[in-house]
Amino acid sequence: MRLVVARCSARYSGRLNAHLPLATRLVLVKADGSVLLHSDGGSYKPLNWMSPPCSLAIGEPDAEAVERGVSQVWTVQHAKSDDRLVVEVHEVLHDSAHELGVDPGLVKDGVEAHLQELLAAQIDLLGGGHTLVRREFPTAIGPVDILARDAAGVAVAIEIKRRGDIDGVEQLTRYLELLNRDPHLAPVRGVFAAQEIKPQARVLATDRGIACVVLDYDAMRGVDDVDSRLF
Amino acid sequence: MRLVVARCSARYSGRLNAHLPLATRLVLVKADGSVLLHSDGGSYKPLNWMSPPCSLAIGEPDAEAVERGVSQVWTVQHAKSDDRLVVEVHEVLHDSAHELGVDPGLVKDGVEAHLQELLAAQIDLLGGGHTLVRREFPTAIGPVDILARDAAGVAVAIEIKRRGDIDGVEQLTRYLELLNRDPHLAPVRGVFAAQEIKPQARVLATDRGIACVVLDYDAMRGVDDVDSRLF
DNA sequence: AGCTGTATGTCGGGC
DNA sequence: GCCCGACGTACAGCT
Repeated sequence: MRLVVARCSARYSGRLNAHLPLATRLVLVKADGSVLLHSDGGSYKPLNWMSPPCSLAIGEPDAEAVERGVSQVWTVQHAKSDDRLVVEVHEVLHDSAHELGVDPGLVKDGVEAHLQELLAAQIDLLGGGHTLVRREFPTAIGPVDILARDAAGVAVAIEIKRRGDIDGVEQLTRYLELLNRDPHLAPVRGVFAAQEIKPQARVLATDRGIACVVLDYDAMRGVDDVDSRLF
Repeated sequence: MRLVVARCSARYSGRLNAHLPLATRLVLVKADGSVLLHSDGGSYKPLNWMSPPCSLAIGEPDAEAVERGVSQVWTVQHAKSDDRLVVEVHEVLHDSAHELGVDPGLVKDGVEAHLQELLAAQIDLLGGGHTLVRREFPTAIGPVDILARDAAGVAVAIEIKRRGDIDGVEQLTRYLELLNRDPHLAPVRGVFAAQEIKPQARVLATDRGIACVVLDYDAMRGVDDVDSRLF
């Protein structure tokens, strides 16, 4: 990783065209050739960047650029697309390189995928006698989180969210419409399951005959595996 | 802006809980107190971070942490929520500070608004004889991008996206439902126009009788203005 | 301030 | 590799 603090301007062309006026910024060059231009504020998103795979070439400015005070031209070219970032470096204020090695990466806890696993394993939380058909049950417009059957054998489509919002109800509604056209499945009931269900989402779901189930993540995890979880 | 390269581990708790094992990383502290942990690969997104407004406090490790080799504990606390990032610094390999000043920010060019202008000006791309009624045609739930009439005088509501996704089809569907209640307009046809239309969105649109049109931005721009474009 | 739609989104998982 | 949905989405524009 190379850290350069420099007065520079930049131009990006690719999915859009954009331009950064001259100012002092951090230019971060990662081991894979990717480049990030950071200002001293804002969010974690750089002002401009090039994602890997890409290659960095450092060259001399032409006469016109020299006239404008440019000392180096950094061209970062994406390997597959024609995305390109050109940085005109005027003055370098800091330049250091560091060996970081491979990063083990972030370990997350408590996401939707895990909720889905847990509910699939404890499908009778929906009521006694429920059986799992499959997770990620495919439809023409995308997979339903869980398809199950209740004690009476009626198909149940389940949409799982960490936070149950109106979007999730809309999503489930689309799935139900499609699934109910399949004579092997119809009629299909809908269940909207989330750790927390927003009042508006509950109203909409109820209005459409979709049941709401609030999931207790900690309780479900406790049932499923008493051990595990790194922390 | 302060740049620190250090062997460190970190823990984030807030909307989720996450943990970074010990490794060598860049710790970037911005002037507003925000902190970014970057590895030497990946994209522009940090492994972990804290967005402003937040405050950084550097403290001593407790006895147990010293035992594990921790030399400093950096606690970054979000000002409004209870989001918190705790970095345990084991060894500092580089530490430098830099004055960057205010950044003028990125200047963009060429987004959805421009597509809308172009299609309004070239409305016959939808078929000969189409005429523009108006852009941003108002409805109770928001403006339709374009309202037009075809050669036969039938009203056509057009939703424009750069990338045509299912959400866009839903949006247009809501508009069509409302517009079709207006006896002066009904029946209203729907057209979903985008530079790229996802297969699932196309399936849903077609199923609802909405036509799909793929827009060639470069060709449309070429027709509309041979000159212009700042760069 | 809350809501909505966009994003050079990025990221991870299934097929 | 494509396609799709989640994300600590972030962010800008508008009501």
